[in-house]
Amino acid sequence: MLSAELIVDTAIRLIGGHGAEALTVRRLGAALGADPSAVYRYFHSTDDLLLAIADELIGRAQQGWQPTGDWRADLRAIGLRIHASYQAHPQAAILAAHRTTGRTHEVAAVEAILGVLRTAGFPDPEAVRIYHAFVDQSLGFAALDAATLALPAAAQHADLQVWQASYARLDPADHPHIAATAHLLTADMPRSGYPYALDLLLEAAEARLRAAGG
Amino acid sequence: MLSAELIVDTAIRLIGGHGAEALTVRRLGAALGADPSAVYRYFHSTDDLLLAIADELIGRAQQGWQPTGDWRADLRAIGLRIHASYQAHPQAAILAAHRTTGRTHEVAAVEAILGVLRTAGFPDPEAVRIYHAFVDQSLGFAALDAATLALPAAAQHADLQVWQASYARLDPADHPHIAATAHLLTADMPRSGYPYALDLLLEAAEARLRAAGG
DNA sequence: TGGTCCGTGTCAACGCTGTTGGCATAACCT
DNA sequence: AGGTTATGCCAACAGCGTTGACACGGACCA
Repeated sequence: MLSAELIVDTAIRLIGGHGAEALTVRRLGAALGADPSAVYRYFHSTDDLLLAIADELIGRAQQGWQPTGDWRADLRAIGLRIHASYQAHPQAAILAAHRTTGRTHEVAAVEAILGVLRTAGFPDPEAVRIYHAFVDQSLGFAALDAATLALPAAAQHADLQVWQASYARLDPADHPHIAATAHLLTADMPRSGYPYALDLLLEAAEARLRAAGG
Repeated sequence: MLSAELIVDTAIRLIGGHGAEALTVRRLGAALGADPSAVYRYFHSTDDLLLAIADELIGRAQQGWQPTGDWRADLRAIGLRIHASYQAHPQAAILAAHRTTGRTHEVAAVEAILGVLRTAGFPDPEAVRIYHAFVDQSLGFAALDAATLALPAAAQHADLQVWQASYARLDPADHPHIAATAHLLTADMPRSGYPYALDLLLEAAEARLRAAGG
């Protein structure tokens, strides 16, 4: 007996096991032990299925989260949770990170984030702008880092090697700034830039809240 | 007579003129007045072709940029240029945004950004961290917004409709914060959140520069 | 108990996709 | 003139999402 939940879980497992290109209706049907067309009894199209997968990932990120009352710590926790949830399923994140689902888990996340901002004292127009920047920053970094993780191991290694093999060996006369910071770049670039970028965003947001008289 | 340059230019024109889903080998062949398979005389695969397109776009993005001496204005201009050039060609952006190429145009951009930060007075470790956050945030938003533009027209329309059809009609009792800001959300979400997020990043960076005694 | 729905999964087919190997032709060099 | 090479065409392959007709089984009602 099939169900929407079983199909979504199977699809996520399929993507995680064999890469993003493994998600085809025919392969999904095979993994379910059913005819491929049976999927269309539960989802109008593969795009519909993709939105369900995206919402499931959002839901997993929010699981067990509780507000503490410290708006900056709360937003930081939500951001890192979203990022981590997508990092756990990189191939699925590539396909799903940029979709607006309008489904229950996404709605709950939007309500929570807006609640944190408005309770903190941000005026509504500012709260919406910061919400927008915050969410898209989280999803943007999630998709970017997920794409790196989803590369074939050889290509992923090659991308990192570029910093040591190419940037670290440039002529200081031609590229003085790169040459002066090459050792710092090779150490910093393999890590995700998201936590630092998130802190910058929250710091600027706090400055604006103070300026608004919060 | 075909050539790699002619094929790349035709492909870019095809993408820009007839929407996201227009770039198929058969349509490209038709636009060239040649058999689709002729493309494979010049590119190993469509992925190879798309990388060639991406490389062409990097060159176009950097064309004509000059530093003004105002570090914050310079970084803002670079960020907006990167974002805009990827937005102009979404399909290529999706594939290229997360790759480290180490080629000349990319190297020149890294040198320019690091130069702006170090000349402004940022200490090297801070300059590298801000460079990392700045670049990955730009590429992350570029990929995110490009992915939206690259959706089939129907899915793209559906993504926008969600804010009016779904979020604007939620019960205020269940989702008070969304209900209170629904009109602001429907106005703000269709736009890119990147310019605002960029300003927040630059604002926080300036605060850290002042704190460091710059 | 018998008849009728309806939910569920199967099956065959359509038109599309990227990609390949063989064949013709035209240009070039010796 | 003869041979080599580059270039484009043609037909075909396997795979894709999607659809409509069909078969089975349980649920409901007379």
